[in-house]
Amino acid sequence: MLLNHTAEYAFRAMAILAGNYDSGERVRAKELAELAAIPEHYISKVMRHLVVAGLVEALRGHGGGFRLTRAPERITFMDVLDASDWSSEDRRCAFGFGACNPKNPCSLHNAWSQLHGCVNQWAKKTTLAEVRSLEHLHAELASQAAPKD
Amino acid sequence: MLLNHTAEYAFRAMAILAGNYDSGERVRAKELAELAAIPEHYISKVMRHLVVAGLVEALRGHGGGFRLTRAPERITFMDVLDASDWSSEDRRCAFGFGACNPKNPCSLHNAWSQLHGCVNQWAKKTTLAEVRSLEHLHAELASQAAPKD
DNA sequence: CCTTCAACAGACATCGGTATCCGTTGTTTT
DNA sequence: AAAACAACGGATACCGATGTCTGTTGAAGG
Repeated sequence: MLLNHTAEYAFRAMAILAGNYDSGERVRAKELAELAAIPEHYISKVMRHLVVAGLVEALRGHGGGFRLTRAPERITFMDVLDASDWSSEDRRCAFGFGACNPKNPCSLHNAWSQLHGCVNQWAKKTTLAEVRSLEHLHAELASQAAPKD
Repeated sequence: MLLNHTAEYAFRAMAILAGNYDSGERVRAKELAELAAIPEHYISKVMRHLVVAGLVEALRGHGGGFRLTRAPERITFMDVLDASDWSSEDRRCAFGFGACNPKNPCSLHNAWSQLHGCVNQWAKKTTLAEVRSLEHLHAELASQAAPKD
């Protein structure tokens, strides 16, 4: 729950591309599928969304593949969610009431708003840069710690 | 996204039952389905989860129906989520890595933890009492405001 | 005791997200 | 120009969540 498969795949792919951003190299769909544990025949669908949304640049043919269009710092998780046809659906009432709004809320309105607010805040403030930094942390930890267990 | 249908139905039903708690009366599945906008033939599945989880008490036959087993203040949204076979799945790595943990995180681990933490915190601190209070607010607003638009 | 009511339980049917497949288009290399 | 490469795009298959239906069990009223 929380995120559907497609959205989760998108995040994984973006995480890989973010980690690869500095190199300037492109990553092929096949590699990406393997690295991000995405079904090989499904990844084209996932990537298409990201390309259309302008987050990822695609190039065909020899030396082709995918690459972020801008620095990881400038791509928020909200960008990725939006690309994966995620509707922030703040507007949709938990009860499906058309007339539900802050002035005339349904009984779940307040609690729902809090949840969405919390998730949206997270998605807006978190960028792919944080993902990258963790890759570094990962490497550091691996090298510094004795590979005991 | 965020919540699946079954979970959302569960919340709606609980909201109705919470609003009805003080009366001590039971609500029949059919009424509940109508009030909470749940498919009439699906609600039995939804309610069963809540009954098994001990949040709701069911009685068959004449005058039967559903009722909360305890005061709305003592039922958190997390209780409802757990009942709707929601796995808090803090443990599951975003990349599906078995070895992913705080000391050896995958590149999405930190961001993921933040999201789950935020959602879990919300679910734990929010109770059905807040739902009820809004019902009151709702009534107040309706009576106090001129029914202009 | 019999009838009625209403939750229970499980067998289906349906639908949409997920996954697979395959031919097409565009790019690079030779 | 031809061949190899890799993303694109749509058609189709699959599967689990959702929704429907029917009969059963248990409780209350007459």
